Amino acid sequence: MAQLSDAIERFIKDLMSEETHIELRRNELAQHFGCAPSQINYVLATRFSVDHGYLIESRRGGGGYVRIVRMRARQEGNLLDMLIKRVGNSIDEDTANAITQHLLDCELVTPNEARLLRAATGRNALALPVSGKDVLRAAVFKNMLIQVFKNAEGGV
Amino acid sequence: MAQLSDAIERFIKDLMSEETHIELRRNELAQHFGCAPSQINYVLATRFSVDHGYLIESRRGGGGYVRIVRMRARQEGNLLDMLIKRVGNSIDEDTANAITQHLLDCELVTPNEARLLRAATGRNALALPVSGKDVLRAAVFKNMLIQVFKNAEGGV
DNA sequence: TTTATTGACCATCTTTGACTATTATAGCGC
DNA sequence: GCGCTATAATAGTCAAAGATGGTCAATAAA
Repeated sequence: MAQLSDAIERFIKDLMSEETHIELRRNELAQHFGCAPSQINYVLATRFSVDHGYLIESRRGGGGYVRIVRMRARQEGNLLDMLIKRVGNSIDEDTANAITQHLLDCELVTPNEARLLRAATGRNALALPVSGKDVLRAAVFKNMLIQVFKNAEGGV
Repeated sequence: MAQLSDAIERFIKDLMSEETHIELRRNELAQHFGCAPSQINYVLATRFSVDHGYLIESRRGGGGYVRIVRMRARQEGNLLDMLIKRVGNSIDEDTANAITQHLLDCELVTPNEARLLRAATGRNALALPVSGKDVLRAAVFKNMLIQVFKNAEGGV
């Protein structure tokens, strides 16, 4: 049931558990998992995006590599500002979920709180014409983020 | 003679007798019972709804699944039923806040979680024509309540 | 009438492959 | 050795195919 993408994600996260960054060969990794090299890109794009708190750097050609960097946890006040900007006036569900996952990974929210964030911004909650959903999600999400960080700074 | 639906219901409940949640493949199960896959959805919708104390999560695509989660103890489950009914299809902000306060008083949510509930259902979050706000708030709030009552061990 | 069943069509997530882009290195002529 | 080019060694992109599950309305059964 654990499919390829999940296995590759796990593998990478295990490698990174003690490191702030790792370097790997895309083709080697693909061979290790017996899959197409572009599969690696898919995993990086869907599970190691900036919104997830990672940076990808790479280089082609001989001696090429893919480097995965865990972004340094910023000052929390700053993080809120950045997240609010990132959310902007409109945000899709995947991006919102990525941010929520990132907050969970950083232990800035509890698993229960993460569930609430997802519940309030998921497609089921927002029963609206598609065009309006992202805008509404942004508004709801921002309000929740502010509360998350208000708490972190000890307010009420 | 017991209906197909009843047989599927029993099958699932047997699987869950020892577990707080199970995961299954919709198509596999349908094949096992020799029925249309959508039959499974029918059974889930009519016998494993929130009213029945269950929660369904699923994922499409390769490695997809349907997860059935049993919600918390009956007493609290009843409270959820009542709350869901109370919320209905439309709820104003004051009423939603009163419910949140009640959950907080009962210690069914933490202060942080209460803040998230308010943040997601407050008038700031729901930037819509007044007529639609209450309806949307009901949808969002219900999704969040369900998460609050979800069995803590019930998966992601 | 109400409940159950099915099937056609839709939405989402994953995997692959063909084609493209970039970089290093080996050979070559000078 | 120097500069140029061809080739090999990487990685990236994107669209198509594959693998699931969801929805809804028509039909059948109770």
